[in-house]
Amino acid sequence: MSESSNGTNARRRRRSQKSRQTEQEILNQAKIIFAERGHEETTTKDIAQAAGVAEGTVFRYFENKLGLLNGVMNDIYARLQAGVDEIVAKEADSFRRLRALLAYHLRVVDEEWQLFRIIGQYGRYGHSEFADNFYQLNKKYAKVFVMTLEDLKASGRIRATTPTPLIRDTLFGSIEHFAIRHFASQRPYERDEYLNHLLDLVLFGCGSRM
Amino acid sequence: MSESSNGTNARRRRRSQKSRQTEQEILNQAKIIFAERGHEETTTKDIAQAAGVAEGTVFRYFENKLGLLNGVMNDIYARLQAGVDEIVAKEADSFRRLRALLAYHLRVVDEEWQLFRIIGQYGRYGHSEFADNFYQLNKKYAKVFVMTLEDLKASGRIRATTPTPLIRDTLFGSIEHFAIRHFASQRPYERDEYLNHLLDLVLFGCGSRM
Amino acid sequence: MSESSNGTNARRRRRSQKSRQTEQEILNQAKIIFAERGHEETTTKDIAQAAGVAEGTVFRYFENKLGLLNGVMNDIYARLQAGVDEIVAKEADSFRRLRALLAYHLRVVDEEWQLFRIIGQYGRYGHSEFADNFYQLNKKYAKVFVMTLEDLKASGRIRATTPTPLIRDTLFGSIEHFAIRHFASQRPYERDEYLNHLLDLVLFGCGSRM
Amino acid sequence: MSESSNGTNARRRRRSQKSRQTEQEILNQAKIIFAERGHEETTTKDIAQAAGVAEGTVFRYFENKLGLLNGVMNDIYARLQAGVDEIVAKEADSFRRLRALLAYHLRVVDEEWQLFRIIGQYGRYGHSEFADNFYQLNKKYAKVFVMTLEDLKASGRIRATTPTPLIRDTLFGSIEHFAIRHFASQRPYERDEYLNHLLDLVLFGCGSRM
DNA sequence: CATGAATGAGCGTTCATTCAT
DNA sequence: TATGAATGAACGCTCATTCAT
Repeated sequence: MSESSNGTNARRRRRSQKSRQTEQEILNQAKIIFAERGHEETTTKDIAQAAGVAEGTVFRYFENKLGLLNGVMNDIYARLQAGVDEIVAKEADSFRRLRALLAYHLRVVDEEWQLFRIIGQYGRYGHSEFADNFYQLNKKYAKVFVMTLEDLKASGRIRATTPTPLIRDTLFGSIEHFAIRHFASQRPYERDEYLNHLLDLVLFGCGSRM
Repeated sequence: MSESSNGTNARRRRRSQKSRQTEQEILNQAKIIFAERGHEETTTKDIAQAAGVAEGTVFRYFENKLGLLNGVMNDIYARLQAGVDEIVAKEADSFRRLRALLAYHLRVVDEEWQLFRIIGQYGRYGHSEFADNFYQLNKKYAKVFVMTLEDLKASGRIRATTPTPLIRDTLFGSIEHFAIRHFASQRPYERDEYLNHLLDLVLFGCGSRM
Repeated sequence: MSESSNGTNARRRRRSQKSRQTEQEILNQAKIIFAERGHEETTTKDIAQAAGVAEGTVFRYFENKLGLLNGVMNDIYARLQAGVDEIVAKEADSFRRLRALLAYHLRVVDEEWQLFRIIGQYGRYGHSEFADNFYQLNKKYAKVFVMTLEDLKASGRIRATTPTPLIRDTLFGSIEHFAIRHFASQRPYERDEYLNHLLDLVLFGCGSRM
Repeated sequence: MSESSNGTNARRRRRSQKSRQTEQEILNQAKIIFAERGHEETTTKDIAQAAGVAEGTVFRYFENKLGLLNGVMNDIYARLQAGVDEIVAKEADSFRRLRALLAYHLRVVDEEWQLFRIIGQYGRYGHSEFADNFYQLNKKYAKVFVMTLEDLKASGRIRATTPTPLIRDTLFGSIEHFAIRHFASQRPYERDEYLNHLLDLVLFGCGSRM
C-alpha cells in the first residue's frame, strides 16, 4: 500500500504523487469548508473550486459527498490515533497516561470541534458505510482509553466494581457537554484546571465523606 | 375558561377546537415521521398526507419545516418539564429527588431518543430561532437538576468545591453517551442498576480509597 | 342604481349602508397597499387584514383579486372624471380649459402615480374584463381633452392638419415620461413652469423660425 | 483572439462555442415566450423545454428568472445601440440624423413591442439589479438622441429655450402612446407619414400662426 | 352576510452526479 | 486523468379561492 520505492515506472509513480496531492488538496479544502458551514450547507462545487479542480474531479477521488466527509474523518482519526499511540508509548504510568490522553483529546476536540460535531451527527445515525467507519474508528480510538482504565483497575487504582464502559461514557460525555458549551461560542477555559476537576469528580466523586 | 353557555362563544370555541385538533394531528404525525426518518429525510408532503390534510394546511399552523420541529420540541419539553416539576413537588429529599429526576430523564430520553437526537442536532448549531428556543427550553429544564444539586451542596451532602456545571455536564453527558449506545440499537439495560452505578460514580468516584 | 330613498325596507337599507361601508373600506385599503407594494406583491389576506375583515369577505364584494384593482381603478377614474367635468363646466375658453385640464391631470397623476403605474400595467395588456374597462374609462376621460382640442381646431386656434390623436398622444405621453422621471423618485418640479414649457412646445414647437 | 491553431485551445474554444450556443438558444426562446405570454405567465420549465434543455441548464446560464429577462433586455439594447451608433456614424446632418434615429427607434419598438412593454414594466419599477441595468441601458441609448438634439440647439436649428429633456420625453412619450394604440392591436400605420407629423408637431407646434 | 380553515396546483430553484470530450 | 456542461428529480412554500358553519 505504501511502497513506491521500486522504480519500475517512474511516470506512473509521479502521476500517482500528483494524484495524491490533488486528493489531499480536495480533502483539506473539504475540511475547511465543512468546518465553516457544515456538511449540508457545503456544495461539492464549493469544494472543487476551493481546491482548484473541476467539479467532476472531486468524484474521481471520492465516491460521493459523504465519501468526502469520510475522508475528512479518516484524516482526523489518523491524527487522533497517532497522538494517543504516541502518548501510550511515552507514558508508562497509567494514571499519568490517562490524564495525558484526556488532555490530548480535549485539545484536539477543541481545535476541531466543528468537524467533530458534523462527524458525530452523521456517524451516530443510520447504518451507512460512513456510520460503520465512524464506529470502527471510534472504537479503536476509545480502546486506548479503555485499556488504560483497565490497567488502572488491574493495579487496583480504580475500583473493579465500576463498569469500565460507564467510566468511558462519563469521561467522553462530560467532555462533550463541556465542549458544546465552550467551543462553539469560544468561551475561554483553563484546560488544566478543567481536567483536574473532571478527574477529581470521576475518581473521588462529589459526595462529601463524613 | 373552558365552558361557556353563550352560543357565539360556543361556536367559536368549537371551531377553535377543531383547529387545535388539526394542529395537534399534524404535530403528532410530524413527531412520528421525524423520529422515523429524521428531519431532512422527511418532506412536508409526507407529514401532510399522514395527518390527512393538504400541504398548505401544514403551513397555516407552522411557519416552515423547522417550525414543525420547533413544535415537536415544544411538545417534548412540555412533557419533560411537567414531569420534573411534578417530581420536585413530590419529593422533598434532595437526594431522592435527584435520583427521581435522573430516572425520569433517562426514561423519557429512552422513549424519545430519535427525536432527542434530531432536536439536539439542530438546536446545538447555528443561531436560528430554533436554536434559541432549544437553548431556553434546555436551560429551564436543566435548572431543576442544577437547583437540586445546589440544595445538596447547601446541605453539605455534596462538596462545595466541585463546580455544579461540571456535575450537570457529567450527568447529562454520561447519560447521553449511554443513550447513543443503547437506545438507537435498542440494546436492553436495567435502568435502576444503571442509575445506581452512575450515581455511585458521580458521588463517590471510581478511585479506590486506601 | 343610486336611489335608496324609498323607505320600503329600512333594515335592508341599513344593511346595505353597512355593506357599502365595508366595501369602501376594503377598497381604500386595497388602494393604499397596492400603491405601496404593487398588485403582485400584495396578498388578498393583507388587504382583508388592513380592512379588518375576514379573508373570505373580500370575495363577497370583489370577484377576484383583479376585481379589487378594477374597483380601485373605477374610484380613481371617477375622481378624474369628476375633476375634468367640473373644469369643462367652469372654463368656457378652450385654451384656458386645455391648460386647466392638463394641470389637473398632472396633479392627480402625481398624487396617484403608483396606482397609475399599476393600472396601466394591467390595463394596457391582455384582453381581460379589466383591460376592457380600462380602455373605456380611459377613452371617456381622454375624450374631454380630445373635444377641447377639436374646439380649438374648429375655432382655428390650432392647425387642422395636425391629427388630434397625435396631439393627444403627445400630451399624455410627454407627461407620462415626465412622471416616470419625477414622481417615483419624488424629484421636485414646478408644475406651472413645466406646463408652460409643454404647451409652448406643443403649440409652437421647438424649431427656430427665421 | 478568435483563432488559434493550438489544439488544446481549439477544443476549449469549441466547447465554449457549444456553451454559447446553448445560452443563446435559451435566450432566444425566452425572448419568444416572454413576448408571447409575459414574464409572470412564463415558467422556467417552458423556456427550458422550448430550448431543448433541462430546467437546471437554464440556471447554469442565468441566475434566476429575472436574469433571463435581463439577458433578453441586454440583447435588445445591444441591437438598438448598434443601430443608433451606425446611424450616428453615417448621417452627418443633425436633422436628418434625428429623423433617422426616430425612424429606427419606431421600427424596432414596433417589431419588439411586447418585449419593450415587459421590460419597461419591470425596469421602471423597484430598485432591483434589473431596474438599475434598465436605467443604464436606457440612459446610454437616449443619450444619442439627446446629443443630436443638442447639436441642433448648438447650430441654432432648435430653440435654446426649450429644455432638452422635455423634447426627449415628448418624442419618446408620444411614440410610446402611439405604440400602445397601434402595435399591440397591430393596427396598420404609415411610418413615414407618422414621423412627418410627429416632427412637424415637435418642431413647429400645432398652434396656428396668424 | 361573515368567517377563517382548508385547499392544492404550481412555481422557482438546488445540486449531487454523470459522461462525452 | 481531468473537465465542466448537462441533467432532472425533488423540495419547500405561496396564496387566490372555496365553502361549511
